[in-house]
Amino acid sequence: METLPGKTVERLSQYRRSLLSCLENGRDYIFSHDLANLHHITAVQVRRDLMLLGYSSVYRKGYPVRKLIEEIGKTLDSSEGQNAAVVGMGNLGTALAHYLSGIRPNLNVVASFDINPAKVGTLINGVPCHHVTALQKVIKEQNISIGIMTVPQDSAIEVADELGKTGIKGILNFTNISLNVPEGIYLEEYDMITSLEKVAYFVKKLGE
Amino acid sequence: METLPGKTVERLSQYRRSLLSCLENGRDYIFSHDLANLHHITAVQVRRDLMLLGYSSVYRKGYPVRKLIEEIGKTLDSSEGQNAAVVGMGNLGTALAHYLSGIRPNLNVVASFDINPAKVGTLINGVPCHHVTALQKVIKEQNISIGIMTVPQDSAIEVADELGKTGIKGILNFTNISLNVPEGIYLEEYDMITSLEKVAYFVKKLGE
DNA sequence: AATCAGGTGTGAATTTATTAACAAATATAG
DNA sequence: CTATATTTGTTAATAAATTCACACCTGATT
Ligand SMILES: NC(=O)c1ccc[n+]([C@@H]2O[C@H](COP(=O)([O-])OP(=O)(O)OC[C@H]3O[C@@H](n4cnc5c(N)ncnc54)[C@H](O)[C@@H]3O)[C@@H](O)[C@H]2O)c1
Ligand SMILES: NC(=O)c1ccc[n+]([C@@H]2O[C@H](COP(=O)([O-])OP(=O)(O)OC[C@H]3O[C@@H](n4cnc5c(N)ncnc54)[C@H](O)[C@@H]3O)[C@@H](O)[C@H]2O)c1
Repeated sequence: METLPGKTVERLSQYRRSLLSCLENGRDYIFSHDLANLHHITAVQVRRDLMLLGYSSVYRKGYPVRKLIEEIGKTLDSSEGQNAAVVGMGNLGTALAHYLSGIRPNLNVVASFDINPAKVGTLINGVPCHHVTALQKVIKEQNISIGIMTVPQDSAIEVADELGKTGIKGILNFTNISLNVPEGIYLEEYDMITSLEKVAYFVKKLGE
Repeated sequence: METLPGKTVERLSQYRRSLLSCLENGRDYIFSHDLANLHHITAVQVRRDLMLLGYSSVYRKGYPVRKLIEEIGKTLDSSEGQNAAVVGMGNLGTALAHYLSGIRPNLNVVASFDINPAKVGTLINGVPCHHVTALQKVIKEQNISIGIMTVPQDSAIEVADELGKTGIKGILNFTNISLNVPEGIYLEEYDMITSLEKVAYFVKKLGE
């Protein structure tokens, strides 16, 4: 299938999250406008996104939740499964390793890395922690394709370079500096300060 | 001034982050294309964003870093200062409280809330932790306009409702469920699973 | 002091994202 | 069975975001 726009991918991920919680609540069908309301968007937007999946619902009853989750999975998930590793098991890294573990059946956090001898060699929230010097080795051996960066900003560039050399395919960077990675690696960056400042800005504007 | 588009606000926040680190490195001037490279965007995008600030550089030497930081601050920051509170001092909340504290002179995390008696009444990473039952009181007293939500998802809706009643003006939601807030409150949501799944999707696509 | 090289600011064009509008489909009620 | 009320899928229209193209500015060079 064609590569979907990033925005659509984000929304599909969010739809799935909501759909999963619908299932838990025993809801079997959902209308596009209900899904839309859950995400503060329009029903047309939802339908358009689903259209890109090539999926059609049975009319009039809404979308069958279980089927739709499956359908989103076919598009978003890799059939062989994908492995991720967290680099930098500090406050954020530890929280993330815990949070992301087992969140999806075929997307797993299977390893982590740090330089702190107190952490290396231990299991943290169920994830084994290796020394960064083993980056190449572990990533190859465990077929890890995604790196999640939560190291201190001073080490960020250096660690990103090391990661780049391992043959990793994607990096999710939570470090507050913007990275440069070789061609062929997908880079996603997120800075919480930016989110906070954005809220602050619009709060300020609301009050004017 | 006109309200800027959210996208521009995000980039301005990121430019400032980079500019601050330029200053630390003793760099006094920066060209639009350098700033652009740091953020994987085009120089025109940078110039257009700065144009919206109404700011012009001295030609040919690039933008004066210090002046530009100041100028971005004039737009993004509130002159009276803004206070924020973290609700839910677990793994993520604690990490965030620490990370966000003192990051900007006039945007401070001044309080936090939890229900765990072991945490209530203590200082966590320098931030006093109150019981959620004191939400109304503390938010009013300390003039807190921004709430950062990091409670378990089961409590999210309930806590958001409580927050809504306090007269808070903005909510930054890290909970993995999408919230509904009353008119007049600015809501920003971020889900790390979405970011990870996005990376996973594009990694998968790269390999096809 | 005239020319050049390299940046900047911005209107116009383009691309991308969202919304409107509506035909087609089908459960339900009568 | 037919009419009605709803919801979907999709094309066309609109809006938002980004990039192009280029005039203009200024410090350096000859
Ligand atoms: N704490 C947060 O809530 C938060 C939020 C957003 C972004 N961040 C960013 O995440 C990063 C980490 O933040 P934190 O609060 O977890 O910091 P932290 O100091 O708690 O954790 C950093 C960890 O990285 C390890 N480390 C240091 N150098 C390393 C290296 N070269 N290779 C591997 N591991 C190394 C340290 O031993 C430590 O365990 C920072 O860049 C910060 O900007 C943090
Ligand atoms: N841990 C992560 O890295 C991470 C990442 C992204 C999103 N999240 C989201 O953040 C939230 C918290 O995650 P966590 O890992 O920090 O969980 P956690 O269990 O470590 O922390 C939750 C905290 O909230 C407190 N709490 C519970 N009910 C409360 C209430 N009604 N009012 C105030 N406080 C209450 C608990 O006592 C606890 O301290 C979850 O919704 C999760 O989806 C977590």
